[in-house]
Amino acid sequence: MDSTKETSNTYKEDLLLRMGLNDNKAGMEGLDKEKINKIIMGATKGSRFYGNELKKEKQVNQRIENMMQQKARITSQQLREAQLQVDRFAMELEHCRDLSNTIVHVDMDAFYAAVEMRDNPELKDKPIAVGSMSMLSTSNYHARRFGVRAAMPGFIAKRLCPHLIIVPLNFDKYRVVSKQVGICLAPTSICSWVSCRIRSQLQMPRHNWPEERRRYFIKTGNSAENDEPGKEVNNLSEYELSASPLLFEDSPPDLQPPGNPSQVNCKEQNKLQIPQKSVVFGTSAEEVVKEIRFRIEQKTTLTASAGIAPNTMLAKVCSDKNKPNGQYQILPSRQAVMEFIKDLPIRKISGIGKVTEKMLKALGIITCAELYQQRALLSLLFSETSWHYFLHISLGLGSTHLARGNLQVEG
DNA sequence: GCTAGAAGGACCC
DNA sequence: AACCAGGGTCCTTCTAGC
Repeated sequence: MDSTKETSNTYKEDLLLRMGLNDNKAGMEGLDKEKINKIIMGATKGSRFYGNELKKEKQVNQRIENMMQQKARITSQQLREAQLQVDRFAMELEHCRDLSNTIVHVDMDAFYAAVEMRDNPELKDKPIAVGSMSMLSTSNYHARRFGVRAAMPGFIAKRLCPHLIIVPLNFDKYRVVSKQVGICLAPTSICSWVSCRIRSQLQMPRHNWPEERRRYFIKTGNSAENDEPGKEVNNLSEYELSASPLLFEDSPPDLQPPGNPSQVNCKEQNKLQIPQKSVVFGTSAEEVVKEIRFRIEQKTTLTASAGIAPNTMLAKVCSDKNKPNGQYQILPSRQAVMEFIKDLPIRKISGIGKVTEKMLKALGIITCAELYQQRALLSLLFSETSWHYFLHISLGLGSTHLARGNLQVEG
């Protein structure tokens, strides 16, 4: 085989991985990546940015080469010892596994773009992005179909989607909405964290309110003033009912759907319900989260997605699973966690970026199960902090508590 | 050699 | 026509001073 040719081919692939479309985002499945990458590379080639990326790519390749050399020097004796040590540690971690907390990760759908679409209905059915010609902060789902996404320069986005509308950033507006969302979270949780970018995690106590406190009267119209439970809101129309995901069914997580014994999976369709004037939410975690999302939508007319899991790491991954306007729960059992983790690509985990992804890929690791299989090797090749982190991930472990203190709104 | 602090990198949104 | 963020955390590596 022509080795020069092969090197240049892998090199090209490397660059595409670094500079090409990153479709690791909701709403970007099944795109014509090849076509999109061609346009991106055509627009970026020769720029200062391109030169810099080339340099960084070489550094990463060097790191990988060093790692592979180190790997080649490892003896089977060393590996056996490492295996014992790592497994001892894994057993300790397993012993301390805490499934008693319910962590919820709430994430607004295409937040900035959604706010702009809400405030300018003309944008509703058009591909839009928020930012400038030099940099985009986010895009709506129409635009994502063209490969337009956050952190992409606007001028490249325009090449991918010539009729893309770019709306300038309006932070003051997002701050206001972000505060409103915070208010929606507060009564159902013991603490939460809300940022301007709208991502928040909450830890839930058991939700044992009486039914009256869980009853909501459907609100209509744009004004979003009346969100107190139990207060009457008028003018219910079928239109508005269908525009809003209605969340009537009360299915506690222990009532599992057949065929999927360990997980409850729900992605609501905006189905037209029999007109009713009030909604009552149940007391299961799933229901509380539906309630939170309902409150957010009533208050802001924007949708949110959420993940429910026994720790923050998993909750975050879950929140992406049924995006937009959906939620997903991993039930608090070891089996459910391991089942979820098994085929999960490590890149989906917060903290594993493109460099770590590439280094681990060089060791044949793509999924969390593979990460677990290679645990002994990883302990010999990476720092203690890193391999501990990898081991936590591969066991589906994460932080089970959030920083104390009530609502923080960051701007 | 050791350590504290600075600098730099990876990653996140 | 030209145009590829900015602010944060956490970790690793470098370096100066002992």
